Amino acid sequence: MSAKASVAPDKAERMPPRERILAVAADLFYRHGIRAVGVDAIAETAGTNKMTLYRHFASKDELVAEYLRQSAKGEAACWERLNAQHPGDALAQLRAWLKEMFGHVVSRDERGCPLANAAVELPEKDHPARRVIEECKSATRDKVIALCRAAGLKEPELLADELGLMLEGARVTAQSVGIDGLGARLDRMSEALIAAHAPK
Amino acid sequence: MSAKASVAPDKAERMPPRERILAVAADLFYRHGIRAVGVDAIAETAGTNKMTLYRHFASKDELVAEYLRQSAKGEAACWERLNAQHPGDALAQLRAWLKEMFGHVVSRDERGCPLANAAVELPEKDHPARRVIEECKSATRDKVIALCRAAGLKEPELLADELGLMLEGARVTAQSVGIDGLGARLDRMSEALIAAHAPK
DNA sequence: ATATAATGTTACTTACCAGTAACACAACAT
DNA sequence: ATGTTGTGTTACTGGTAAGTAACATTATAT
Repeated sequence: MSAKASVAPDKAERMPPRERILAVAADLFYRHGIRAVGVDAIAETAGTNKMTLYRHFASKDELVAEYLRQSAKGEAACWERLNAQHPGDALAQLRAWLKEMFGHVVSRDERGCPLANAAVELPEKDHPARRVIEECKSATRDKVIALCRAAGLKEPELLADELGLMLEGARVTAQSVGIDGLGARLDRMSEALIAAHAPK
Repeated sequence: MSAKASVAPDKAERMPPRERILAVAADLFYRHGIRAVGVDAIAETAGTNKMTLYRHFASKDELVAEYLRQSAKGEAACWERLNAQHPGDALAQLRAWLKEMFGHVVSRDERGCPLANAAVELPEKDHPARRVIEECKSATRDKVIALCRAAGLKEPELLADELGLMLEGARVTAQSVGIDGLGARLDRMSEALIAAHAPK
C-alpha cells in the first residue's frame, strides 16, 4: 500500500467502479493534463479495467466531459455554501469567494482551473467538454455580477469582470512563475477594486 | 494550391528547412495544442520529412522549447518597437502595450498566450520549455513594473500585477467564453487601474 | 569535375493509444 | 436453484506516436 490511491486512500475499494473511475480520472486529468492521460492508466489506477470504464462512459471524451461536469458542480456547491455562511450579505459572500479562490491559487499542488485548462487543451469546437466549460464560466460570471449588484457596488458588471479576470489570470500565472507573496497581493488588489466601486 | 501553407503561402519553399519546420510547428502547436500535433504532421506540412526535422532539433521537446523561445523573442521585439515609437514616454509605452495585447485578446483565431498555454499543457517540471516560460513571464513582469515606475505611478509592482493578471485572465477567458465587448471593457478597466495609481 | 554537406526516401522499431469481442466469474434476486 | 446483472480477464484491432538506420539524391564549393 505504498503510493496507491491519491484520491481516497482507504475507502477507494468501497466506492462503486464508476465513482472510482471518475475520481481517479479527475485527479490524473488535473495533475498531468487530459491528453497526457490514457484510459488504460485511469482504469488501472482505479483498480479496475478498461472494459468496465467503457461500460460506464461512452468514450474518453465523454469521461472528460463528466470530469468537468463534476468540477462545475463543485463550483455550484461552493456558491450554496457561501450563501449559507453569509445569508443575505452579498459583500461578505463576495469576499469569502475571493478568499477561497485565492487559497486555491497559492496552494501547492494547484494547477489552475480545471475548466480553463481543459479549454486550453481542447480547442476543438465540437468537443463535448466545450459546452460544460462555457456554461460554467458564464454562470460564474453571472453569479459574481449578481453579488456585486446586490452588494450595492457601482458598475457591477465591470467590477465582476475585473475580479474574475484578475482571478483567472492569477490561476494561470501561478502555473508559469512562482507564487511568492501572490496571496497578499491578490488580497490588496481585490480590496482596491471593491473600494473603487464603493457607493458614494 | 488549395489550403497548403497557412504560414507563408508562397515563399515557404524558399525558406531553409529549419525555418520552415519552426514556422509550421509554431502554427500547429498554437492552433491545435502541443500534445495534439505530431512530428510527422509538422514535417509533412513543412514540405519536408521527419529525418530533416530530427537533424535540426534533438527531439520534439526541444522543438517545443525553440517554438517558445521564438515566441519570447517576439515579445522582446515588441518592447523595443514600443520604445522606439514612444521614446522616453513610459506611460505611452504602457498604454500602447496594453492596446496591442488587447488586440490579441479580441482577435478571432486567437488562442491565448503561447507560453501560458504551454505551461498548462506541460506540467512536467523538468521539461525544457519550462525555463523559457518562466524566464519570459518574469521578464515581462519586470518590464511592466519598470514602465509603471518610470511613468511615476504609485506602487508600480502592484499596478503591474493588476494589469498583467487582468491581461492574462482575459487571454485565457477568451478561450472559454465569447469576447463580445471584451475589448472595450478591457480598455476601461486598464484606464481605471492606471488612474487609481496616478501620482497625487 | 569532384568532394562535401545538406536534404530526401523508405523502412523500421518500440511503444502507446482508443475502443471492442468473447468469455469467465461473482453477487444478488426471485 | 436459477437467471440476471455487473464486473474481471485476455486478447485483439487499427491507428498513431517518437525516434532511428541505411541509402539515395541534390546542391554547393572548390
